[in-house]
Amino acid sequence: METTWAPRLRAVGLRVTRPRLAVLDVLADHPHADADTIVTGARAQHPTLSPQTVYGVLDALVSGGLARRIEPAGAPALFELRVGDNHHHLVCRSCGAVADVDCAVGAAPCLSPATPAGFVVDEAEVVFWGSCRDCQVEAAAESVPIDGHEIRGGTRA
Amino acid sequence: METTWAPRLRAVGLRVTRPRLAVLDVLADHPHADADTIVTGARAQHPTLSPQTVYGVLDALVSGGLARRIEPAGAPALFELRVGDNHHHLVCRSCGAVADVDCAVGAAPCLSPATPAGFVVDEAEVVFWGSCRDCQVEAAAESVPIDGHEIRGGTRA
DNA sequence: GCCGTTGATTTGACTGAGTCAAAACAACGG
DNA sequence: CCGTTGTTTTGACTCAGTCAAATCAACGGC
Repeated sequence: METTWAPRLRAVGLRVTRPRLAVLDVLADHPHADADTIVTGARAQHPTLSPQTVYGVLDALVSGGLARRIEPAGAPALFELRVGDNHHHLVCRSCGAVADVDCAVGAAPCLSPATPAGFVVDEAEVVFWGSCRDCQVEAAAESVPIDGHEIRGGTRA
Repeated sequence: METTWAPRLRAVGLRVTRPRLAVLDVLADHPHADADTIVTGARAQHPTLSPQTVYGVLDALVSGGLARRIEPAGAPALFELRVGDNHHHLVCRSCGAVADVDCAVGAAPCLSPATPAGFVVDEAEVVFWGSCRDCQVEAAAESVPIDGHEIRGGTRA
């Protein structure tokens, strides 16, 4: 599995190094991993890996177009390998889970609104906020308290 | 102008306090202000105001539905008073300027894609990334260096 | 108009993600 | 195999935002 990445790194002018291969492997396993998850996961292959190195690797991958950085409001940045296919994201307000959505409308859903004053749009980013199945179940359970504890809405910060 | 806010605060069950009125006035003047801008601006009316108080005020306004928090990737959170009209944002990659866009598609642009596995969507957030007129001009100027200094792309972090 | 309750503000310390810079290191081309 | 040059490492640092306890003031009742 690891050897697959080498040519792709070289193709964008990046050297093939152990930290980079480790990070790519973690990303392949965790399609929406945050920096911390990546550090932890990559240490399985490279125990001395430091967080700063991972930031450097991720920067290199993003500039090389091998990875994409997504930053849902209120959460640390996530990274994914799916690039160049204009898909969007579904984020659960309760647990922070992220899922991919291929935009049903086409390549660029809303790229054509009347843009004010000469603004040139190069990307439309869409985030769908809601509740994943698991958290709906949990919220339903919490709203029927058993012993008089107060009811707490299912929405987290 | 200040007296306009009092009933709206009371309408959502919030007390009318000087910090809150000051913050609301700043938001009326700066439609997309970050916390720091708000602190600085509000001190014109209330010099002893602390950043933490502003965070508290903003939290209260957002929970009361009088303000909305937007968090463009890679920048501190911004706050705006336009709420409940499903508009979206245009962000300049170079200077961070934010402009409002009324979504041309309607109330909820892409709310109907095939959502995987029982995910319930309650909001679609759209951010258009690009370059504002001023930064296009600057970028054009920089790409024709006068005295041999290196050319730097117009994109900031 | 004054007082007490209760929510708001203040103060100060703290967290956590991410950045910066300099020195040691290793991948790749010759 | 060696040297160059891009990477990694180390460590200190910044900045936005959070938390908790104590003080303070808005509002409803008297």
